Amino acid sequence: MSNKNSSPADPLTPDGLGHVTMADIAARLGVSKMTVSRALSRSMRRRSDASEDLRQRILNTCQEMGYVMDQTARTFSSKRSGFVAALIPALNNSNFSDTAHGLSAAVESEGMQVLMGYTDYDMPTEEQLIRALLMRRPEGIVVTGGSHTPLARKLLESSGVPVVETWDLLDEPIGHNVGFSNAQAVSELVRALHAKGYRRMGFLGGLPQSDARGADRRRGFLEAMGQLGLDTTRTLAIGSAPVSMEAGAQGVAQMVARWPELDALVCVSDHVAFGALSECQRRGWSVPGRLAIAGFGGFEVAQACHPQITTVAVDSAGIGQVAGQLLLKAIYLSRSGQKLASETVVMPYRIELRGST
Amino acid sequence: MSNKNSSPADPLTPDGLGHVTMADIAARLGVSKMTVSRALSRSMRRRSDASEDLRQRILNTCQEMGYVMDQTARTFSSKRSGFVAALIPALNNSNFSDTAHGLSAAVESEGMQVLMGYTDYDMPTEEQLIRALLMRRPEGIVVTGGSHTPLARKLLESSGVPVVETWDLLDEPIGHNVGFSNAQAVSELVRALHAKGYRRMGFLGGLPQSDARGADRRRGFLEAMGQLGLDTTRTLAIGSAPVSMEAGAQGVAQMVARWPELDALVCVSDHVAFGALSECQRRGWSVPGRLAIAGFGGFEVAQACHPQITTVAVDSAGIGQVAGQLLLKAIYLSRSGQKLASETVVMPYRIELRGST
DNA sequence: TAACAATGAGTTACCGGTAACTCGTGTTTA
DNA sequence: TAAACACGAGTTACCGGTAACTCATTGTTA
Repeated sequence: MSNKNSSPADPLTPDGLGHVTMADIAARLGVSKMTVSRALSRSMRRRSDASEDLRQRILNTCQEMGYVMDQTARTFSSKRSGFVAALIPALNNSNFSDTAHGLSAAVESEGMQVLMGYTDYDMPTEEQLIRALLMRRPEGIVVTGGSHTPLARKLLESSGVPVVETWDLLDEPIGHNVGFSNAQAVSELVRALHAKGYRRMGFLGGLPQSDARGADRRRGFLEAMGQLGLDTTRTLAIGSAPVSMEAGAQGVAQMVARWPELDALVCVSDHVAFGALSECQRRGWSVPGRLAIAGFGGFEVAQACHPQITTVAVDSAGIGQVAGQLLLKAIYLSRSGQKLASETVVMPYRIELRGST
Repeated sequence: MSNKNSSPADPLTPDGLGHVTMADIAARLGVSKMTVSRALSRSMRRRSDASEDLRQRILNTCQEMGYVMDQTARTFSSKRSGFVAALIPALNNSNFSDTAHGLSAAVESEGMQVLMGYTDYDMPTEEQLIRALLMRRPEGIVVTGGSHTPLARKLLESSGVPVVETWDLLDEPIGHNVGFSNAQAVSELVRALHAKGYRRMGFLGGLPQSDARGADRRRGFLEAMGQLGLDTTRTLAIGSAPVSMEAGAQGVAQMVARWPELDALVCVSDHVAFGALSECQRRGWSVPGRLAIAGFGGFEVAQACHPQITTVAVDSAGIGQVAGQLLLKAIYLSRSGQKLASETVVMPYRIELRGST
């Protein structure tokens, strides 16, 4: 189609190469391309629009001819790609998938889509990804956390599109910020455990350089322990993010071997906590009798297991939703030439004391 | 930039609106746009290329001016979007995230990206998503399973790009097929349990209409039980996909109440099995003493818990990887005008007999 | 040494939409 | 009744790259 010598009555092209274009639709109906364009995207209130009768005929013809609009051309011409980019560390063993889901839901409600990239908890990878995603001219970007390579930060700053950093509360966000203080949350958790009588607590997490949020949680643990006048030496870093359940099992074994007096274990995530819990069960230890265990994240497994694991419940999906809404607001404002001032949304979390402590 | 009256020495535009274009780079160096284009994408062996010296100067200038190539324009002009579309039911509680990861890794190794869409286990949603994704002119499409609305199937068939259906083995695939027989896998699992002496087995899954693969697994259970001459009445459908751990706990409670003689429970997924296991632990029942439990999927939780759960280990990431490689092969072939004949790749699975049985 | 291929670089046309303007017609307003 | 206006539809130009062609220069081969 859109080819001088194709038969004019050609119904639809199954070859998939010669796509039907607006010009074909227009030619078939004897109207102009522009009219077809207007009929198909009456969204924005324009000065001019196709009549309802003609619009119907155009829609029918599109259906008949199997027309699929070329978003690429539309984006190219209108400077609106219709999607936002999202960078998350990984999909597995993490609540980031919930955040991704929340974000998708939020932006899809307005007809936009999400182009996702996985950084694997690696900053250079993130930088590369940012570069690759920016080339596709997203209308907004969501990144996880506030640690980026200098160049990545510069790319985001000069991208010209709204940026949301999530899952952390940042001192100097690039644009918007949706998150909570991981350190403070763990601090509160430690205080809650202290109130229950635990004193010889330890922290089990991953290597700090691999996971900024994990490092923050560790910091919160140390701060709270220090303020409570308790011994802060019982910490172990095992494996890099995302720390597996298996690592949790190994970690707890190492820690009780080294600090037999340990009475409560705070873990960087519910997955690690579950691994630790299972290891205790394997050894026939009572939880929380012999050792109390707490996690972080409010994962399904922490609620489903027995005993249920004390955790910090986080609204992962909410983070994505709010980030998406923020982006949409910023995008709509920018379309009318305005700019949304940087917003920081502090997300709630909740200490869930359960059977494991 | 790319604006007659912008100052010629303008280093980089932080306003984000007037992006630097190839024309700006070319003008700065006194060469043609085309030369810049060639210098930046020497990938395909072309008849002509920029000299190494000039290439370096162009790259430097791009860096200096903060040039970010417009993929939209490139795609529009070259008809190569540089990404593949992937449709998966959901990210949570599923191995689809591993498949997504494997697919990403495979196609990213060749500089392509994945545009993901989530169907929420809903076929009309899938159809809409296919339509939306096709508008972005992907170079390939990966879908989960072989159940689609008639229109969705037609859209895929006439899309003109290679299609891979995953996670199932299909009689009439649209294009390529990477998967395994869910029914056969569960069948083998049932036989393995039978060999261990279990006879009064039951199946716990979700509502069949919500999950084709879950329905296949149930079918496999029924077939094997029938062939073994065993009672096939003990099946329960609870909740819609993805079935939660909590539903697993409730399900096992209902089943033992109804069929107290139940000696082994086959679950549609490891998550359901884990929920069932935890419920047994809550009741102080020995597993497998009082009731044996098996799952499906080879999830981390099934290996980390105590006792470990017997399962069917599936190479989820491998499915994505193979699908990606298949797509890449098809894409490269189609660039040289050829077409890859439909391939079916049968993925392996393994019955993992563990402590829970 | 003439014919020839390989190489580096410029030129032109175009991909498929949309913005912004224009124009004619029918309807409302002063 | 003339001027002002709303509305439907056409025209033109352009977005930022790449394909395909052209051409001059250099190196190669018979």
